[in-house]
Amino acid sequence: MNEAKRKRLAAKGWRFGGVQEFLALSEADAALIEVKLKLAQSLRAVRIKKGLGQVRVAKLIHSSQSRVAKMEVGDGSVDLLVRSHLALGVSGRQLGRILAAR
Amino acid sequence: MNEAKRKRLAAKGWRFGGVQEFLALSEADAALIEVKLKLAQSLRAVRIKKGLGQVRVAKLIHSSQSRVAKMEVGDGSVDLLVRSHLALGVSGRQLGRILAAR
DNA sequence: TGACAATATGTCGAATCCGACATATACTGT
DNA sequence: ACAGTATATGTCGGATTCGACATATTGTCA
Repeated sequence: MNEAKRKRLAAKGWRFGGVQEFLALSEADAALIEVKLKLAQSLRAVRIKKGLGQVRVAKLIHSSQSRVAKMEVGDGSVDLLVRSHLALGVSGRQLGRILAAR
Repeated sequence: MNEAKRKRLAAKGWRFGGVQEFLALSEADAALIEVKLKLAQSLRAVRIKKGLGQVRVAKLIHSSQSRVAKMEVGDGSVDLLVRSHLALGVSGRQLGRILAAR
Protein backbone atom coordinates (compact mmCIF):
# COMPACT_ATOMS: atom_id res chain seq x y z
CA MET A 1 0.00 0.00 0.00
CA ASN A 2 1.24 3.43 -0.86
CA GLU A 3 2.24 5.71 1.97
CA ALA A 4 0.01 8.67 1.16
CA LYS A 5 -3.09 6.56 0.83
CA ARG A 6 -2.29 4.65 3.98
CA LYS A 7 -2.03 7.88 5.90
CA ARG A 8 -5.26 9.19 4.48
CA LEU A 9 -7.05 6.00 5.36
CA ALA A 10 -5.59 6.09 8.81
CA ALA A 11 -6.58 9.70 9.30
CA LYS A 12 -10.16 8.90 8.40
CA GLY A 13 -10.30 5.58 10.16
CA TRP A 14 -8.88 7.04 13.34
CA ARG A 15 -12.24 8.44 14.26
CA PHE A 16 -13.46 4.89 14.74
CA GLY A 17 -10.38 3.93 16.74
CA GLY A 18 -8.04 1.00 16.46
CA VAL A 19 -6.31 1.97 13.23
CA GLN A 20 -2.89 1.44 14.61
CA GLU A 21 -3.62 -2.20 15.06
CA PHE A 22 -5.46 -2.58 11.77
CA LEU A 23 -2.61 -1.13 9.76
CA ALA A 24 0.76 -2.05 11.12
CA LEU A 25 1.70 1.39 12.38
CA SER A 26 4.45 2.05 14.86
CA GLU A 27 3.67 4.00 18.00
CA ALA A 28 5.44 7.01 16.56
CA ASP A 29 3.59 6.82 13.24
CA ALA A 30 0.27 6.64 15.03
CA ALA A 31 1.23 9.56 17.24
CA LEU A 32 2.21 11.61 14.22
CA ILE A 33 -1.16 10.99 12.62
CA GLU A 34 -2.84 12.07 15.83
CA VAL A 35 -0.83 15.29 15.85
CA LYS A 36 -1.65 15.99 12.23
CA LEU A 37 -5.31 15.31 12.76
CA LYS A 38 -5.43 17.61 15.73
CA LEU A 39 -3.80 20.39 13.73
CA ALA A 40 -6.07 19.73 10.77
CA GLN A 41 -9.19 20.02 12.89
CA SER A 42 -7.84 23.07 14.60
CA LEU A 43 -7.05 24.75 11.31
CA ARG A 44 -10.60 24.34 10.11
CA ALA A 45 -11.94 25.57 13.42
CA VAL A 46 -9.74 28.67 13.33
CA ARG A 47 -10.60 29.40 9.73
CA ILE A 48 -14.32 29.13 10.34
CA LYS A 49 -14.13 31.14 13.52
CA LYS A 50 -12.52 33.89 11.47
CA GLY A 51 -15.25 33.57 8.87
CA LEU A 52 -12.82 32.83 6.07
CA GLY A 53 -13.15 30.57 3.04
CA GLN A 54 -10.45 28.19 1.92
CA VAL A 55 -9.63 30.44 -1.01
CA ARG A 56 -8.82 33.33 1.28
CA VAL A 57 -6.66 31.16 3.53
CA ALA A 58 -4.89 29.82 0.47
CA LYS A 59 -3.89 33.36 -0.43
CA LEU A 60 -2.64 34.06 3.06
CA ILE A 61 -0.23 31.16 2.81
CA HIS A 62 0.53 31.69 -0.88
CA SER A 63 -1.04 28.42 -1.85
CA SER A 64 -4.18 27.03 -3.45
CA GLN A 65 -7.68 26.15 -2.31
CA SER A 66 -7.13 22.49 -3.05
CA ARG A 67 -4.16 22.33 -0.76
CA VAL A 68 -6.07 23.97 2.06
CA ALA A 69 -8.86 21.45 1.59
CA LYS A 70 -6.35 18.61 1.74
CA MET A 71 -4.69 20.01 4.82
CA GLU A 72 -8.00 20.13 6.61
CA VAL A 73 -8.49 16.40 6.10
CA GLY A 74 -5.02 15.59 7.37
CA ASP A 75 -3.11 15.52 4.11
CA GLY A 76 -0.02 17.69 3.90
CA SER A 77 2.92 18.20 6.23
CA VAL A 78 3.01 19.37 9.81
CA ASP A 79 5.09 22.26 8.53
CA LEU A 80 2.29 23.48 6.35
CA LEU A 81 -0.28 23.05 9.08
CA VAL A 82 1.88 25.04 11.47
CA ARG A 83 2.59 27.69 8.87
CA SER A 84 -1.11 28.04 8.18
CA HIS A 85 -1.94 28.50 11.82
CA LEU A 86 0.74 31.14 12.16
CA ALA A 87 -0.50 32.91 9.04
CA LEU A 88 -3.98 32.99 10.56
CA GLY A 89 -2.58 34.76 13.58
CA VAL A 90 -2.33 31.82 15.96
CA SER A 91 0.84 32.23 17.99
CA GLY A 92 3.39 29.52 18.55
CA ARG A 93 2.36 29.32 22.18
CA GLN A 94 -1.31 28.99 21.31
CA LEU A 95 -0.33 26.28 18.89
CA GLY A 96 1.30 24.47 21.76
CA ARG A 97 -1.86 24.72 23.81
CA ILE A 98 -3.84 23.27 20.94
CA LEU A 99 -1.54 20.26 20.79
CA ALA A 100 -1.51 19.87 24.54
CA ALA A 101 -5.30 19.87 24.80
CA ARG A 102 -7.23 16.63 25.03
CA MET B 1 19.87 35.16 -0.71
CA ASN B 2 19.07 31.51 -0.81
CA GLU B 3 16.21 30.33 1.35
CA ALA B 4 18.00 27.56 3.22
CA LYS B 5 20.92 29.76 4.14
CA ARG B 6 18.64 32.58 5.17
CA LYS B 7 16.82 30.29 7.52
CA ARG B 8 19.99 28.94 8.99
CA LEU B 9 21.35 32.42 9.54
CA ALA B 10 18.10 33.46 11.09
CA ALA B 11 18.06 30.47 13.37
CA LYS B 12 21.51 31.29 14.65
CA GLY B 13 21.05 35.01 14.76
CA TRP B 14 17.84 34.68 16.71
CA ARG B 15 19.77 34.07 19.88
CA PHE B 16 20.97 37.65 19.68
CA GLY B 17 17.48 38.93 18.89
CA GLY B 18 16.21 41.25 16.22
CA VAL B 19 16.57 38.95 13.26
CA GLN B 20 13.14 39.65 11.94
CA GLU B 21 14.01 43.25 11.37
CA PHE B 22 17.47 42.53 10.04
CA LEU B 23 16.23 40.12 7.40
CA ALA B 24 12.91 41.10 5.93
CA LEU B 25 10.88 38.31 7.52
CA SER B 26 7.13 38.32 7.83
CA GLU B 27 5.56 37.81 11.23
CA ALA B 28 4.61 34.28 10.27
CA ASP B 29 8.08 33.44 9.00
CA ALA B 30 9.64 34.70 12.19
CA ALA B 31 7.13 32.74 14.25
CA LEU B 32 7.93 29.59 12.30
CA ILE B 33 11.61 30.01 12.99
CA GLU B 34 10.85 30.43 16.66
CA VAL B 35 8.83 27.23 16.66
CA LYS B 36 11.57 25.33 14.89
CA LEU B 37 14.19 26.64 17.22
CA LYS B 38 12.18 25.65 20.24
CA LEU B 39 11.75 22.15 18.88
CA ALA B 40 15.41 21.95 17.95
CA GLN B 41 16.54 22.89 21.42
CA SER B 42 14.02 20.55 22.95
CA LEU B 43 15.17 17.68 20.78
CA ARG B 44 18.72 18.08 21.94
CA ALA B 45 17.60 18.35 25.54
CA VAL B 46 15.52 15.20 25.30
CA ARG B 47 18.27 13.30 23.56
CA ILE B 48 20.86 14.24 26.14
CA LYS B 49 18.50 13.56 29.00
CA LYS B 50 18.11 10.07 27.61
CA GLY B 51 21.86 9.75 27.32
CA LEU B 52 21.75 9.06 23.60
CA GLY B 53 24.15 10.06 20.83
CA GLN B 54 23.06 11.48 17.51
CA VAL B 55 23.88 8.22 15.80
CA ARG B 56 21.45 6.32 17.96
CA VAL B 57 18.70 8.85 17.44
CA ALA B 58 19.36 8.71 13.71
CA LYS B 59 18.65 5.01 13.76
CA LEU B 60 15.44 5.50 15.70
CA ILE B 61 14.11 7.76 12.98
CA HIS B 62 15.70 5.80 10.13
CA SER B 63 17.99 8.65 9.21
CA SER B 64 21.60 9.72 9.52
CA GLN B 65 23.74 11.41 12.14
CA SER B 66 24.27 14.43 9.93
CA ARG B 67 20.56 15.05 9.65
CA VAL B 68 20.11 14.84 13.39
CA ALA B 69 22.91 17.34 13.83
CA LYS B 70 21.26 19.68 11.35
CA MET B 71 17.90 19.31 13.02
CA GLU B 72 19.38 20.31 16.34
CA VAL B 73 20.58 23.60 14.90
CA GLY B 74 17.21 24.37 13.37
CA ASP B 75 17.71 22.98 9.90
CA GLY B 76 15.14 20.47 8.67
CA SER B 77 11.37 20.44 8.71
CA VAL B 78 8.96 20.70 11.60
CA ASP B 79 7.70 17.29 10.53
CA LEU B 80 11.05 15.73 11.15
CA LEU B 81 11.47 17.49 14.47
CA VAL B 82 8.06 16.28 15.58
CA ARG B 83 8.72 12.78 14.31
CA SER B 84 11.99 12.69 16.21
CA HIS B 85 10.36 13.75 19.43
CA LEU B 86 7.71 11.09 19.03
CA ALA B 87 10.34 8.47 18.24
CA LEU B 88 12.12 9.43 21.47
CA GLY B 89 8.94 8.74 23.39
CA VAL B 90 7.69 12.29 23.81
CA SER B 91 3.91 12.25 23.49
CA GLY B 92 1.94 14.61 21.33
CA ARG B 93 0.57 16.27 24.44
CA GLN B 94 4.04 16.75 25.90
CA LEU B 95 5.10 18.20 22.59
CA GLY B 96 2.33 20.72 22.95
CA ARG B 97 3.53 21.67 26.40
CA ILE B 98 7.02 22.18 25.03
CA LEU B 99 5.72 24.59 22.42
CA ALA B 100 3.49 26.35 24.88
CA ALA B 101 6.31 26.95 27.37
CA ARG B 102 8.13 30.28 27.51
C1' DT C 1 49.76 15.61 22.93
C1' DG C 2 47.65 11.83 20.35
C1' DA C 3 44.03 8.65 19.68
C1' DC C 4 39.25 8.06 19.62
C1' DA C 5 34.33 9.30 19.90
C1' DA C 6 30.89 12.80 19.10
C1' DT C 7 29.15 16.47 16.58
C1' DA C 8 29.16 19.88 12.66
C1' DT C 9 29.20 21.14 7.80
C1' DG C 10 29.02 20.55 2.67
C1' DT C 11 27.31 18.18 -1.30
C1' DC C 12 24.15 15.57 -4.21
C1' DG C 13 20.92 12.18 -6.32
C1' DA C 14 16.57 10.33 -4.86
C1' DA C 15 12.32 10.62 -2.52
C1' DT C 16 8.74 13.56 -1.04
C1' DC C 17 5.78 17.52 -0.97
C1' DC C 18 3.76 21.48 -2.92
C1' DG C 19 1.14 24.68 -5.93
C1' DA C 20 -1.60 24.80 -9.74
C1' DC C 21 -5.11 23.26 -12.54
C1' DA C 22 -9.16 20.53 -13.81
C1' DT C 23 -13.10 18.69 -12.32
C1' DA C 24 -16.43 16.63 -9.15
C1' DT C 25 -19.40 17.01 -5.38
C1' DA C 26 -21.89 19.57 -1.67
C1' DC C 27 -24.15 23.43 0.05
C1' DT C 28 -27.41 27.76 -0.18
C1' DG C 29 -30.61 30.74 -1.48
C1' DT C 30 -34.19 31.70 -5.11
C1' DA D 1 -34.61 22.64 -10.15
C1' DC D 2 -31.17 26.10 -11.16
C1' DA D 3 -27.35 29.24 -10.52
C1' DG D 4 -23.73 30.50 -7.76
C1' DT D 5 -20.43 29.55 -4.19
C1' DA D 6 -17.70 26.53 -1.30
C1' DT D 7 -15.30 22.43 -0.61
C1' DA D 8 -13.34 17.83 -2.12
C1' DT D 9 -10.50 14.88 -5.06
C1' DG D 10 -7.17 13.51 -8.76
C1' DT D 11 -3.13 14.50 -11.35
C1' DC D 12 1.47 16.23 -12.38
C1' DG D 13 5.81 18.98 -13.15
C1' DG D 14 8.67 21.60 -10.38
C1' DA D 15 10.43 22.81 -5.90
C1' DT D 16 11.91 21.28 -1.50
C1' DT D 17 13.66 18.04 1.76
C1' DC D 18 15.72 13.87 2.79
C1' DG D 19 19.29 10.23 3.65
C1' DA D 20 23.75 9.13 2.75
C1' DC D 21 28.42 9.92 2.38
C1' DA D 22 32.73 12.51 2.95
C1' DT D 23 35.12 15.39 5.69
C1' DA D 24 36.06 18.91 9.22
C1' DT D 25 35.76 20.35 13.83
C1' DT D 26 35.25 19.73 18.62
C1' DG D 27 35.41 17.28 22.95
C1' DT D 28 37.45 13.75 26.10
C1' DC D 29 40.51 11.05 28.42
C1' DA D 30 44.85 8.51 29.07
